[in-house]
Amino acid sequence: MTTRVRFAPSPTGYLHIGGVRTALFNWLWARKTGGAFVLRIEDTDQERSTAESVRVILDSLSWLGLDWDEGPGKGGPFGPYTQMERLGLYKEWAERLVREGKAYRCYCTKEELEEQRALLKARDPKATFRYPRTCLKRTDQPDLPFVVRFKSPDAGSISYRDKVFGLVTTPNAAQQDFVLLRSDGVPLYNFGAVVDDIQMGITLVARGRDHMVNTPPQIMLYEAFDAKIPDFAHLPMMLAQSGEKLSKRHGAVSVGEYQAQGYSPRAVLNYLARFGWSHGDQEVFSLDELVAAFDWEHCNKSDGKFDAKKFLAINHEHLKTPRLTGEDEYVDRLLPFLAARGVPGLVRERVLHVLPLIRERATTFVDAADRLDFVFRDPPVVDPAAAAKFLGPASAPLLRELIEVLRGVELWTVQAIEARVQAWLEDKKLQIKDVAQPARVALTGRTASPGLYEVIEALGRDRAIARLTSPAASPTSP
RNA sequence: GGCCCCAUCGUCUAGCGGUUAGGACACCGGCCUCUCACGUCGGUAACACGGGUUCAAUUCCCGUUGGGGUCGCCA
Repeated sequence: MTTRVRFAPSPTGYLHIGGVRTALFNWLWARKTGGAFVLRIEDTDQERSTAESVRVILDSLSWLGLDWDEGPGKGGPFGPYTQMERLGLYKEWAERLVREGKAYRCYCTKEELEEQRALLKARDPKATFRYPRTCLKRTDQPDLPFVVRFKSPDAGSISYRDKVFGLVTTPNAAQQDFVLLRSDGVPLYNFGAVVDDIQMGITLVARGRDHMVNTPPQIMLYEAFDAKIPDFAHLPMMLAQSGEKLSKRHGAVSVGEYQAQGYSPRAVLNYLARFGWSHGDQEVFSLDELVAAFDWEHCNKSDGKFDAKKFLAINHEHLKTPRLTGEDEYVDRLLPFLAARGVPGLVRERVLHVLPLIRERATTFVDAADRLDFVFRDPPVVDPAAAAKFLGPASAPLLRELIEVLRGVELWTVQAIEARVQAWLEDKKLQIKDVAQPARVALTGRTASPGLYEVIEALGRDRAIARLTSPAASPTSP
């Protein structure tokens, strides 16, 4: 049987980084096994679901490269892939359970139950409210709104062999007669997910550990439908450094934010893959390597804490390694960031030419754009503190001489420039460190930049000389 | 509180009875050096605790402690 896995987000906001990991592990498994990766939108919470959020999720997954074989915008043999478009199916399947005596109609109102719950909580705050089965023995069928409840067993237990946690056993007494269908006919999570997973032929359900508690009732449903129970794999939680659930107040948690911060999609996947899974000592992976190496055996059971520094380091690694990010792709991704900061005169060829200057330095595309800004912006943005420190009167004569040296360079290459400058320094009994910082500030506006000769070459003779000219002519007085 | 789950450096992790407990990020030094990086060399740093099992436990079992998940007509 071929593998069929799914990612089933609810469109109630941005795509959370933890959700991406769930999607990734499913995707990796599908790609590794040659199976199908199904995307299903679980929008049955009409209060919170939005079309905008669906769009964001689709965009984010596309950006990441987690392409789905079946799902929204793609279709497939088991569609539609949006739950609110499948209501007829849930109703039909719920009715079947009622007919078979495995579920029943419950006419208790939400308000009544909330009152009972509140009453219990008032008496014992830690007590667990369980539906008292008021409607279980009811034989009449009043013309009132009703929900459909599952008749869960009182005795026995459910066991399943989790792909990462091993054998998990839960007593059935822990379950209550949970609701399958709301009074408006919209399914609740456990029911909708199981009906869809059965109908869509899902063979393995991989999701966050926070869903582990849903597995026993879901297995009961598979049994009630006499359906084949899929494999389950639960992934440990991603927590904030504080140990709390990772949320907005711990920094960026949506993929969109990392995209905006200039992360490489594959670096995001790389970091996420190594969170809760390992492959010996290997830290850096291409997508192909990930697909080839991924397995459930090396998934970890314990929760982890998100480490923004390591994430950045992984991104840096991806940006500076040609094997992981090709030159063309780098420029494609970088260009929008340069444009966004209003860098003038952007020409793809020129960006390509100066890319080596910052390739090993930039940790994100935003950082890369910042480091390359001076190349394109004439005059460059000058840091006043840097100018005050290095462009004093003492440096003016040196810069004037440097201009002359540059005029004398014949072939405009890094090597030729360096050779001429070195010869001049030797002749004048000077050292490069005597001129490097003043020249750097004049050329780039900053005290930190790529190598001096590379910078000069990249600017071109005319622009380099122009930038050296004004501080050489009118030095700022101390 | 009930039910479920977890436990190796600060963090992500390797380890699947016998290791000087390894790697990565972070941190601290040295080297390289025109700045910033990169690179490189080295350093600090972990098996939660208590019982078993065993010739031998980080590794297997039990308990304690600690942490997390979940108890909705949310997903």
